[in-house]
Amino acid sequence: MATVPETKVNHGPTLAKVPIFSGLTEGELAFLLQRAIPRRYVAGEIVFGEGEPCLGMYVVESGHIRIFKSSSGGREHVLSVDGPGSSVAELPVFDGGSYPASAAAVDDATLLFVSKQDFHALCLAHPQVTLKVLRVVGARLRRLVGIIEELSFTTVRHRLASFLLRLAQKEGKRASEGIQVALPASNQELASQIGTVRELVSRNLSRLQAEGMLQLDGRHVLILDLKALEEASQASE
Amino acid sequence: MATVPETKVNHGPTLAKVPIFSGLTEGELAFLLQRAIPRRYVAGEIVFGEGEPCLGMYVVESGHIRIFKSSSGGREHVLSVDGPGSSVAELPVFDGGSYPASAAAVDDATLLFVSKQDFHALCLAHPQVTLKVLRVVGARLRRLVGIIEELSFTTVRHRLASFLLRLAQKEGKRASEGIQVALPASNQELASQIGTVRELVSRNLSRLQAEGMLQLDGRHVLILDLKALEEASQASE
DNA sequence: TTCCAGCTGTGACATCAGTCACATGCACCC
DNA sequence: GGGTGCATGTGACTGATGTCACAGCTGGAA
Repeated sequence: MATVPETKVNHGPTLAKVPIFSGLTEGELAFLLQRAIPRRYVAGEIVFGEGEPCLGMYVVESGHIRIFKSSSGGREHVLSVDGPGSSVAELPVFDGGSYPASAAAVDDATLLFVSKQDFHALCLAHPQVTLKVLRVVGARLRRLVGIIEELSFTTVRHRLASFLLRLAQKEGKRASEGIQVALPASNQELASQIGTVRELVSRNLSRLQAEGMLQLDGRHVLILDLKALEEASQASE
Repeated sequence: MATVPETKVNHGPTLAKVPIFSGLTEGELAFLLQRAIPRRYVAGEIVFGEGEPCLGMYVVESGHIRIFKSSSGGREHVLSVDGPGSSVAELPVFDGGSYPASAAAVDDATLLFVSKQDFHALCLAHPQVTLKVLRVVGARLRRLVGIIEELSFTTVRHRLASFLLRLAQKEGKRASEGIQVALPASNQELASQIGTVRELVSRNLSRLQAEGMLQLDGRHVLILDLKALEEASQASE
């Protein structure tokens, strides 16, 4: 219902900025644009579900998309959150299988849908596009391997500390102390991004605060002692 | 020292059987073969280490290769074990980064090394090869997502049961009971394949036997009650 | 305002995972 | 045969993880 196509907006600039399509000529972008279907999603809406046959890939135009696995018990583990300019599900398009995980809109979002057939045709016509896809996919694979590493070797405390550090890094390079970062909308969401449950997030945040590394303020965190946080994020042995 | 090139053997048949190179003409295979460097490894020898700059990809000709992550505390988590005909490290070749995990020979093994440059050239000249690489990589990504799912939602008991079921599946489709499967060389190795330590493998194997699902016999297991094992492999809720 | 829904913080608790220590068993080599 | 080295099996224990229950807070709707 909320996935009504809209035709009045110009989606060209979006496509040109997507890493895997950079380097295409005007004409090629136009070709792609003609076939890309814009779709709008409201916050929380499902884009596709794990196990569904893969019909095509998506490019994020605005908003953010959560890629996640869910357990039969209702828990979720977020694999990545992608913002404007990111491509989603480039990979399952190729191996013919179903989507390996589900995707949902975090906030209100607009995506461009490119069908499997069109994408294939584009890749065959432009080998460099395929190579770029491989580069993007490489980054994705690295992230997954990193998640596995964290899950099998570290504790919730470690993962929470690294998560905060990652936020701080994005936030800017103000060398010294006092970096302010914004947490995900809820502890539940944060928990599913680091592979645990909300109670442990709450407890560990409090503990880090008690240890003087940070200052909680609702959904914001002021990082007071970067060094200590870094230590806490490293596996003990 | 054990990585002495050998030139007397004909490696052509191997290359032709590798999924990502299937469909190439005789001439193209010959081109590739000329540039592929055979290398031999003894059991346990390291092929490449996590973090090293990626110089090229490998094709397994004989033996088996373990891809794994290791923690600072000495624990390891095996991401995959690849046998003859598999390609290894196809992905990091493309994104310019370092190897995301380490690789070592399980048994004595022969690999064909293809340099980054040669592989790139081949992909540019043959877009279908690139597409096949993407298919292979897709499978790899699915496996990684599966590992993450198991790690974050299930217990050691579940993972051990699924592991045994996977072995049983490979072993053959003899519908009824009494499937015999071979375990990895040591419980330590099995442990690092399902993300735990050897003691828990030992205990859980014993427990599954006590519950009548299987019969231990050194490094072999006779699966007595497939249904019960399947139940044990499913997340409880 | 009041009410309600959803989120947060926390204590109590059950279970799981991992470590340490040690005894046993097995193969291989001298 | 005896010793050495390596893998296994087990018990005891510690700490991490996750569940349940409940109380308090907040923001929005009626």
